[in-house]
Amino acid sequence: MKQRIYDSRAQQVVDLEPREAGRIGLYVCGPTVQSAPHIGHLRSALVYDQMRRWFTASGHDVTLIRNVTDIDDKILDHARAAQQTGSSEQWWALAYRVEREFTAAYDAIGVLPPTYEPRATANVAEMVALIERLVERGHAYAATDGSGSVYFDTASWPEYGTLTRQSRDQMEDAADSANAGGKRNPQDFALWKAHREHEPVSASWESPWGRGRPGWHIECSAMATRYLGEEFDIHGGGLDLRFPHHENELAQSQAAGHPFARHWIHNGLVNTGGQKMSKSLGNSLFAADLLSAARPIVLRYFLGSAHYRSVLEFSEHSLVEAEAAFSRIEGFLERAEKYGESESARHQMMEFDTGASGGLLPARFEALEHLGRPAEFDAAMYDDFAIPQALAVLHGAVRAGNAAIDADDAVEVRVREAEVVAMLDVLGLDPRAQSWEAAAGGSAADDAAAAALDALVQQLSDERAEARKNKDFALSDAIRDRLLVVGIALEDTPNGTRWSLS
RNA sequence: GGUGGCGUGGCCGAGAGGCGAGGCAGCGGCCUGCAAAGCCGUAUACACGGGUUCGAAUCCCGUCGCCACCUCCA
Repeated sequence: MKQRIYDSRAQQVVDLEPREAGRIGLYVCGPTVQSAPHIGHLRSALVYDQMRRWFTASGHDVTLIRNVTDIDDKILDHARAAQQTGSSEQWWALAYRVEREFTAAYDAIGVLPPTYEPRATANVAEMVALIERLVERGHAYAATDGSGSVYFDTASWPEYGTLTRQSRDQMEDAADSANAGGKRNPQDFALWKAHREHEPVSASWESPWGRGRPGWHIECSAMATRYLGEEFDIHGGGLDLRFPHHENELAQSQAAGHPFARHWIHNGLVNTGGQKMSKSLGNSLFAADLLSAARPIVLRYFLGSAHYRSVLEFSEHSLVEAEAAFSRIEGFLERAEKYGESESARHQMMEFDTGASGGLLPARFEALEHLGRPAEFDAAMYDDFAIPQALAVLHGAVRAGNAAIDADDAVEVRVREAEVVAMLDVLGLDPRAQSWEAAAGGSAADDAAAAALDALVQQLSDERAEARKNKDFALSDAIRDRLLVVGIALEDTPNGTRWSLS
């Protein structure tokens, strides 16, 4: 089956045609590390993590590059503002500190590290080379006021605006047109920004045009080309980056003679109260707050549950609902595991488990010969990463699995359990995966405490079992209620009583 | 002024001409000593008005409402 993907430039779903069969080069715009990560950053990183995991699962060798913008106006502004109120933190220290916050947040929700994570400050030489090339080819010029800045000459590139279908003469002027001198046209954008007196010297590099620092867009052109080549498969980023960032990237890369990205993709933003979440609106949802409001795996489930191109609406109920939905999946895995240990299940599976060394298995075991993802799940993923539909398949398998447990059908349970685990694995949502267990923070002391608690609850549970056996329901219910008050729930199942923190 | 998107049942959220995705919440039932969990069942849903069609949530035209981008943005 061919991978279908919505190409934002073509504005339609197209066949993904990798440059090289079986390999995919994916460049994603990472964050500007100026302040704490928020829900939008998490969603964006997660979307590309899901794609990367799917590409890998569907047999591709993926190179995922996600940059870190660690030099920019905002970083310098924030550091300077903090210094004025007594901070000694330099801009580069601030950027690195925030970068680590991002990494921690990504790790928390199971976003795998990209293949490589280049920093802008480590690629200035490549950017300067690219700018020189643009100047040589007549698509960039040094500022006419002699400041030492360099601009891209949009008038020299007739295709400027094709990514977002805009014409230059209809565009509003660049915000910095008023105070950025020496531009030929207001739409021209900075490739290189001359060093200014009030900025630290450490935030500037030597260049043919004097000391300065790179403009925002040039870094992605330089880094994508350095790590993925002059032409690569997919370029992604947040929908709000389409213009100007990606438009400018495309223009400067192609004007430099590079084919650049074959496909452009953009993930939807996160709204709250029907509005885009953003710092200027004061409705920011920070990663740290979300992670303290929900289990990381539940946050991942929530953020990944809508289609990547849709607006994702966040409300105070979102995480509660996600917890309920995801618990259902986890609950099935737990039930299936317990059921698998039951006498009936073991008996049913004995013939299969003891070997079938003769090669001739009864027909009822046939389904066990090819465990894995349902075809409908894969079909959904091939169709522009239709995760909501993939999740419907997942929930269907959970329901069928639960029904099989109720029907005491051990073969069907094992088939469904394998399906669920295989699908969760692709989605990065397998609760038994080591990454989540590690994130849950299992120190030796915690393990000991858990063991002690288990022993205590087990004693009470045994007392209750005794009371139930004697039909002393007043006592048995009292024991259950007392435990519930301290947050421990008891559930009676055909295979005994289970307890969990509620 | 330009560009793009959205409006689906109480809520979230898919679908894109023909059997009502899925989840959460609700209701009824099964199971259970009672619960919980699970299972089964359960809804005059597609902003409005026209049109095309045997058939429209889906295509076309119009209207209303909402959102995003137009050089800080994930």
